[in-house]
Amino acid sequence: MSLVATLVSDGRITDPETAKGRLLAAAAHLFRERGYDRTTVRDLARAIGIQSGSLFHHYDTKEDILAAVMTETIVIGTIRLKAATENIDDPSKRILALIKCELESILGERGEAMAVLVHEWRSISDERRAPLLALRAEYESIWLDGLKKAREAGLLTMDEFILRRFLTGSLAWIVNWYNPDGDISVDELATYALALVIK
Amino acid sequence: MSLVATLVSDGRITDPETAKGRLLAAAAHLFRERGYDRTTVRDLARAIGIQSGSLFHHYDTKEDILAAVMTETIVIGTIRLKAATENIDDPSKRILALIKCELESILGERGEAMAVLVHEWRSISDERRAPLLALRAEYESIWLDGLKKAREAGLLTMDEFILRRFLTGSLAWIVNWYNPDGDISVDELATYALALVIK
Amino acid sequence: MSLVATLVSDGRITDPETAKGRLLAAAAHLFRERGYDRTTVRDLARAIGIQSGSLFHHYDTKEDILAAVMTETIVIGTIRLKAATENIDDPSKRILALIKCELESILGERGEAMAVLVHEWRSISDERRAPLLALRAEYESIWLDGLKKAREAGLLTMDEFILRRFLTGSLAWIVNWYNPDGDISVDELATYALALVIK
Amino acid sequence: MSLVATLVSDGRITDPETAKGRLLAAAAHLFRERGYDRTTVRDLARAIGIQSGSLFHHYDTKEDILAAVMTETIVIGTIRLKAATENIDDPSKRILALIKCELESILGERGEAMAVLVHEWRSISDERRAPLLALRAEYESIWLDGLKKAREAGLLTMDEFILRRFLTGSLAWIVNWYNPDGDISVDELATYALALVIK
DNA sequence: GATGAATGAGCGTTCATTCAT
DNA sequence: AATGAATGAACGCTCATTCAT
Repeated sequence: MSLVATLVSDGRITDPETAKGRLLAAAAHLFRERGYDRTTVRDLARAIGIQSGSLFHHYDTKEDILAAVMTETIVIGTIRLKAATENIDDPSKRILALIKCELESILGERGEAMAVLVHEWRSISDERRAPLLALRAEYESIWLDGLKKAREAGLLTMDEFILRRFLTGSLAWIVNWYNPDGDISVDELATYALALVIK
Repeated sequence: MSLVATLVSDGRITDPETAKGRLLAAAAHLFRERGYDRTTVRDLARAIGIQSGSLFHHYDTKEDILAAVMTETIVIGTIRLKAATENIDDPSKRILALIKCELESILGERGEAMAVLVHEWRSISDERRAPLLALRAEYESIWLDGLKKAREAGLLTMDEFILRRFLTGSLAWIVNWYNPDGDISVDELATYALALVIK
Repeated sequence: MSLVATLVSDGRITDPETAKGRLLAAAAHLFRERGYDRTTVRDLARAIGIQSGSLFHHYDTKEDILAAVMTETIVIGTIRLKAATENIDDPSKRILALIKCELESILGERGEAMAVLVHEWRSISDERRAPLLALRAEYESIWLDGLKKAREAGLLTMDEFILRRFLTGSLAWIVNWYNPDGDISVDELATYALALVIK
Repeated sequence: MSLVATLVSDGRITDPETAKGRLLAAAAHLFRERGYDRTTVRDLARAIGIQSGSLFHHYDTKEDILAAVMTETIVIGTIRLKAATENIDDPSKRILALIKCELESILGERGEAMAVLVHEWRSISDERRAPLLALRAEYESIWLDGLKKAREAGLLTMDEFILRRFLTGSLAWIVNWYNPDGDISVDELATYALALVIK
């Protein structure tokens, strides 16, 4: 059973084949493409072939949809990050695995949701921010752990918190310039990014 | 005469003491704080103490205000970048100067406008994008020139286009985590950033 | 089944008993009374007891409402003109029938819409003008045919295009002075108008 | 001294060479072209090369400008009508003179103002209507007198009030279809119009 | 007289949300 | 679940008018 299938059957994420799941995918796409504010509930409804009023049988508010997109994105990303690093002990290879995993999150099938997570933070109300931050902290702890081990192994000297933040920025910015059909492969991109981290 | 004062008297940027100039500062602040879409023309007007209708005496549309914020930000940034690097021949010192200059743009008095420039690109219509891109290209060429010289001097090996993009992301992301009142000074931050670039 | 009822069930005009139909009647009344420009969408909404925003559930723009009023007016007028003349062979009687029919359009239940058609032509954008002109040409061709037959029968000598235009003006102007409760009946009015045409 | 010059020196109309006079001419043009409501005071000001605020040194309100255009149009029209008919005793020739004079008003140099007079009646507030109606009545009395004499001479049978109204409509409508550069001369048009009146 | 910044009410339109069916 | 008519507050923007300079 695939990772997503497992998460679906655990009830941790929405089945992408249900109306609700298709809505989240469409929302990730539209929120990414034109922004949360410029995406109307009518756009969302049209994208999955229902009337705008019917959306509210699935989610109470438009913001709930954004929160769901964000939550599921972090949940999946975290699980993937764990899975991708749990059997890698070599610190350098582990950083590379973390980078590749984050690139996959950003550029892969669910990359749009990841971009939404980064860009639409401001559109989330204060009350809903806390649980998302908690999920994000869990995700970040995997990164920080990997960087710490690399520092302890002498692979890098910079404070890992600062380094992680530099890296977060570099990687998140990639969506603004990287062309998947261009000359640079994702693996090369990962190698370049690793070179930022490790001397 | 200060740099800004010179640009004002050249007519290249708006005098920050006029109503128009105060509007641009308020717009940078509000667009940064709550986003372009969530900032209403009534918010902008209230911020400088006029009625919403009076706004349109200064700018024809809300988008014109955004475009003006962006344009002036790049113009000032470019002038600053040129001034900060023109007498520095040592490649490493030059990169440091570029980094410090960009940090000043991001964290200094006009930092909000810089964040708007990065975040609200999507809110600019296609027609208005071209002139902004031209200005941006001029800014970037100063960076790329500095990085190229550093590469030729053997200070770095990575393709300078890719490196600049990584750096753009890292530096732009700083506004999301850096606390000017915290333990890290801007100069330290610059040193850390330089360590990303130079082996 | 009445003429209007037939057209409604054919989908050629809007059922006057639905919200949309009542809106068109109210629009004809208000556009006639105070002009298209001076009639606000809030006026239109109030006239049929809904909120202004709800108007846009039925029509996309205010101009669409004007175009619908005009279109339906010409459609009904044309059908009536055809029905009123199809069995009349005598040229003189035919002209009288045309006049009576146009007077009915101008002074009858849908007279307000007819006045709007005449007065608000300038308020229709260029793109929407063409289909209305096509409908109008169909209406006019019935008139010109009747006048041509009368000319061929020696009842009149003037070029029928010019005569029709004189008559159009005379009849359209009637709304500005005729008092239905006054001394002159509509039939007398028609007789007077016929005297303009036929020697 | 020309008719207009005389009226100017009498203070009955505004000198067309002053700013005020040029404003009235521009207003007639713009009100005719796009309608009173769609013409802004900024349009009017731009047309004579001043700022919109400066308009209000000449007229207190926009409606005052419309009223002035209308008033001067009737005043000039009435004087012209009197001048054109005073030495003509033959009833038929007199009707033709009246028609030609009205056509000159509609199609000539000041025709735009005449069209405004006809079309923008609705834009004049109730209070201002009375003096305009009085002026109009004076104009109409010249017409009715001419028609009455023609009826008494046996040239026509129709009630002259009704006939005049038919004719008003026919002549006013001409602006909507007549092409001054086309095949029909104004004199021919007058002859055709006369044929409507006189059997 | 003229300017031009400012007013403030009002405009057409949008849109998340509700709810009877 | 879904519809679609309706809501109502808010939006960007317009414009006749005012007034200090």
